[in-house]
Amino acid sequence: MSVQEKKIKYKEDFRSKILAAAKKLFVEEGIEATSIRKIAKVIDISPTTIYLYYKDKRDIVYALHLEGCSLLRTRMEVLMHVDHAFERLKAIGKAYLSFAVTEPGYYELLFMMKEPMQFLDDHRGEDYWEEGDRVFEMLIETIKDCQQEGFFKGMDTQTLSLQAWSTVHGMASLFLSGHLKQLNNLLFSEALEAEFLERTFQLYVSMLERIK
Amino acid sequence: MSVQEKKIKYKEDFRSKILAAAKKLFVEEGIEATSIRKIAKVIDISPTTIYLYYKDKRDIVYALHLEGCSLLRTRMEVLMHVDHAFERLKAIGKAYLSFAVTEPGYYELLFMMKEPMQFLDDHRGEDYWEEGDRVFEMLIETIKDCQQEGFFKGMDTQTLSLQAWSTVHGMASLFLSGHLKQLNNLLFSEALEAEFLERTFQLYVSMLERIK
DNA sequence: AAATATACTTAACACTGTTAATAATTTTAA
DNA sequence: TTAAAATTATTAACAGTGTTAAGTATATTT
Repeated sequence: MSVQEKKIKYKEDFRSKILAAAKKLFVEEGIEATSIRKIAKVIDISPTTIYLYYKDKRDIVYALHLEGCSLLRTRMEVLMHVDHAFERLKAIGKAYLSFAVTEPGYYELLFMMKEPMQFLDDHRGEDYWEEGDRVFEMLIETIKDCQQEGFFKGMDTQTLSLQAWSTVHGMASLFLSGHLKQLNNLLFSEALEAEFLERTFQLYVSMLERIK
Repeated sequence: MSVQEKKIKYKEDFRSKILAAAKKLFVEEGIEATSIRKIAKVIDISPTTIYLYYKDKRDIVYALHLEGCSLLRTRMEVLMHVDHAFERLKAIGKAYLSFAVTEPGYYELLFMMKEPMQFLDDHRGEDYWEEGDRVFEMLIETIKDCQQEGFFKGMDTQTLSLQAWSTVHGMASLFLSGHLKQLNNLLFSEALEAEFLERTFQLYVSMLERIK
């Protein structure tokens, strides 16, 4: 390994070190509480050093966004082996909601925050939402397969994909933002939020089944 | 009017003055760019004076949240006079999405931000999400009426209401967060975001019609 | 060994929300 | 009417934020 290669590798190490520290902080203390200065303190460097490896804070946030994306994609990819398309669709929906519940920080980073999308807007052309698109493509493919199995006849595949995503995202985001909790006063109070998620998802599945 | 009454009125005036300034700022420059100091500058007072009328920033944010709530409620209430229940349901959905598009700042304040819900959490007991519940109740009532017209047989009213809300909220929030925009690369690029909203909504309506 | 480039740090700027201390004003009581 | 008390608003300050410019070591190249 040449000296130059070593330098590049070291630089990459530093980048991932910063990213790891940022991830640790935002998972443990939330995304709001994660500051450049705190990240620097974790790995014991000066706050300004971070700017040698990341352009600005949004750059770090976007890097974490990508990490979360590939984590979700990994979870989704294993489900693509489910033979029966409609079963696969259900599994994808469940996994998506499960991701939101078990990885709330990542979910916010992926689908609720504006910053990562704005970052992409600013870097339009050179970069696009590849990771996100890949996940969405799996949904499109699955719904296409469902249609070949006889489901959703005469419906536009992409529009239905968007509709399905909207539904589960709506559930997940209302849950994470705390709005579902506040509705507990209105709805019968015995049920927990997680049950609401489950019930609403099941109802949606039964709706999809009916329009076979 | 007694002296004391005058004082109370003056105090209320001041509160609404601060609120108006906050609203003006967050509508024009976005919610992120609205700081206590900027609000103070608009009405030409010291930043600390604001703390004499509002406990903290979240208090102001919550006050704006309530304003937005009642604005949405007003828009919804006029639709309650639509006779045919399913037509009313469609009208509510359209109005909801239209609210998100025409009042993005308010929509974020109402359904995307955590702060107002956290504020309610902290003031649990004394206060609850009355304004929000009222809007949701209209949806529940409408779906109940739909069921009496023969729609959605055998489905739980509240769960279906939550499902419907999730769907339109999912669409609205993905639109406002900029995620829909990024998908344009994947989906055919001619269509605009607003068209996607419209198409997805129409598809959802047709789904609901099918499960009559 | 001197010049140059790299890596990192300190100091500083312009912000943020918020509190304590202080000054000005108005209201109440003697 | 005047002195005391309460109200109202202000300035100064604290602790934090993202970020940039200037300075300082260290390492590399000439």
